[in-house]
Amino acid sequence: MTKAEKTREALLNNARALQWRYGYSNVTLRQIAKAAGVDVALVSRYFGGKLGLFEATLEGAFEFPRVGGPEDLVDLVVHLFTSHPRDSPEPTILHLLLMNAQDEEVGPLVREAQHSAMQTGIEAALGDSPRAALFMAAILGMTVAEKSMFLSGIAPCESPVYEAQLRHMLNAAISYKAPT
Amino acid sequence: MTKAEKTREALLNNARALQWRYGYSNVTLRQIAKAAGVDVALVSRYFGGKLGLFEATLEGAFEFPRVGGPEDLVDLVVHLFTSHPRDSPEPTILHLLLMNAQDEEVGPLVREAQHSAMQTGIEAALGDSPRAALFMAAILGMTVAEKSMFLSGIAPCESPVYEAQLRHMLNAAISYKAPT
DNA sequence: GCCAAAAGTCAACAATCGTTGACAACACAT
DNA sequence: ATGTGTTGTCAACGATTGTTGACTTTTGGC
Repeated sequence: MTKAEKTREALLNNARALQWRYGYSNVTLRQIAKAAGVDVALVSRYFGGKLGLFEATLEGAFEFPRVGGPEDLVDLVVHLFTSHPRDSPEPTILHLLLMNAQDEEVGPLVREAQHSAMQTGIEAALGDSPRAALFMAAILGMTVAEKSMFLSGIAPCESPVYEAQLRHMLNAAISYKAPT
Repeated sequence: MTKAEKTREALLNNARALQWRYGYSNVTLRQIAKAAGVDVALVSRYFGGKLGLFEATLEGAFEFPRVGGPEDLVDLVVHLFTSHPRDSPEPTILHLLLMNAQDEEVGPLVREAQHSAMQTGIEAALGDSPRAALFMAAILGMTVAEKSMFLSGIAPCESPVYEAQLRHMLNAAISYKAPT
């Protein structure tokens, strides 16, 4: 790995860690560069600018493994979210969605990337578009609730409890039937 | 109403409209002042600064009407969210939560205000803390999903469908039973 | 060892941010 | 009408932002 590739990757990793978690607009290039141990000017050199760096972090971010059916999907998501240490510095796709999907500048990019990959994967597993939408809503709701309020020191909840709740809501989304 | 009170209220209303919807950090005082038809300097005069203005918008934001039981609570929330025109410029508490609950500067304020009012109201209606948490998660998830992705032109969904989905998820939250 | 290309460093830029203080315009009681 | 306190206006401030260009250092083939 050449030296340039190494700094490119360092910038990319720290950009993911910071921009995803705290939101594109809330993180400065100087923060990212300092975290990566690299000069600020190199961002513009390697990625063309702040927006280019963010777009680079989106590359392949929403790859979703193929699963057999609804049950596998629930297991996968539950495992994906409970296996991740709560205080891990590594950000997840959910951070990306929660903190950037509503941003006026990068929001469209994020939503497009998410839709073209993750949601179509879920749709394939559930075979139903409304249910896939509900499924995503359940994931997002549990995550934002956990991350931003219930687990921010106000009302901590233990991991097994959270897993049961998450599974409950995911199953509820799957079992949804459109009113006739 | 004196002239000062009028400009104070103009600033307050536009601050609510902008800061709640787009996030505290993403809105400048000059935007708010221009929208209110008022000079920027008056923000510091009347509210002491940007943070003071935001705190003022939080005053009584989370007042939650008392309801009899779980069924009333579901009806109230459904009505609250479906009666509001989708493209209304007026921001809701959900905008406030979604866009500011994770902010590093005002996040703690928002979560504290929400917890001390809304969540305790829900807890009183549901009589159970985990269920109240799930209920809030359902609301947040449906809202973020609707607002940020499914209804942002990617996958529009009609209002009656959304109402049925929302009701389904709220009932799922209520019917949660902790595993023994 | 030499030299061109690559990689990194540094200072400065224009723009924008929140905030401040001096000043002008106004309202209103005396 | 006069003077006082309220309200609004304006310009400027220091700080921070993303970005750029000139410069120095390092790398690697000849």
